[in-house]
Amino acid sequence: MRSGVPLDPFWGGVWIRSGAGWESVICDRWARVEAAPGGLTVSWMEGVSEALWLQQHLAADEVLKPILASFPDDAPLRAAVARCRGLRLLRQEPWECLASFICSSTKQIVQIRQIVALLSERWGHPVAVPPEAVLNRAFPTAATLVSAGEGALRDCKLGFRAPYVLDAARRVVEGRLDLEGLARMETPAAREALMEIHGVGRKIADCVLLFAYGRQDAFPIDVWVRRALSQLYFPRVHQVSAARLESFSESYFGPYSGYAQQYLFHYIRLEAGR
DNA sequence: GCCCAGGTGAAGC
DNA sequence: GCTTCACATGGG
Repeated sequence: MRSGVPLDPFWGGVWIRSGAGWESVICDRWARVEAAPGGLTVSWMEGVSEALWLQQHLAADEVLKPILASFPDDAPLRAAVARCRGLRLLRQEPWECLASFICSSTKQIVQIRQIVALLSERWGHPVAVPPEAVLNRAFPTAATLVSAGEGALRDCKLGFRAPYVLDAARRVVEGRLDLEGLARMETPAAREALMEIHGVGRKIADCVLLFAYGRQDAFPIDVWVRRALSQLYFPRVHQVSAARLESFSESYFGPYSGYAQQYLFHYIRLEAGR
């Protein structure tokens, strides 16, 4: 998020280029962010002096130094930290995060963004924006998506994921899934609750736990992280089993393993040349 | 055309 | 239990 990572620094929600910076709609509010010497310059609509919601989303108060210092001192993480200087985990809205990651299965990241953008354009509620803004709608609420229906979701290119998002939305609307309550639950119990949703397995549940709730004991293993762990930590093993990667990830990376996951994820993608 | 993508659930041994 | 496969859709 600092100047060391000039390309595509924002991974939660929809961010688009705006001059030298980026714009997005965060927590139902329009925002613009631009890298500046020693930090970020942010602009928003409200006439107040502080944008706590935005600071919180960007995890601006999180101090990286002790987090990075807690990583195991090994070559892969040293390289990843050097390559992704300033990278930090966003604190995303639970519902948007959950719905977005349900849309993520066997989709490329650009396509996931496209789906989220489509859902917002068609079904999101309008927010106050300045004249130059391009984005002007929030991510749709669960209730809106329930009333929109499966066909509408398929029209937004969700494909077979449409009923999955609908199931999640219904659970939220009917109170069978308490997204605020998850924050007060132990990680394993919260994970179980998320995995009751049709279309949410271990990986998506862990993404929500890490990216929306900041659970450092959630370590989502997707194709990229599997690639990273296999290549960097088990280079001589032909095919590392999922069970082995899971137990390794649980024991090796320390108290900020979620952060380590993020650094490895972005590092291996950068190395892959994209 | 073919393979793969920030996976998951169901069906098959 | 573990392995295989379908699922929509688009990019390389």
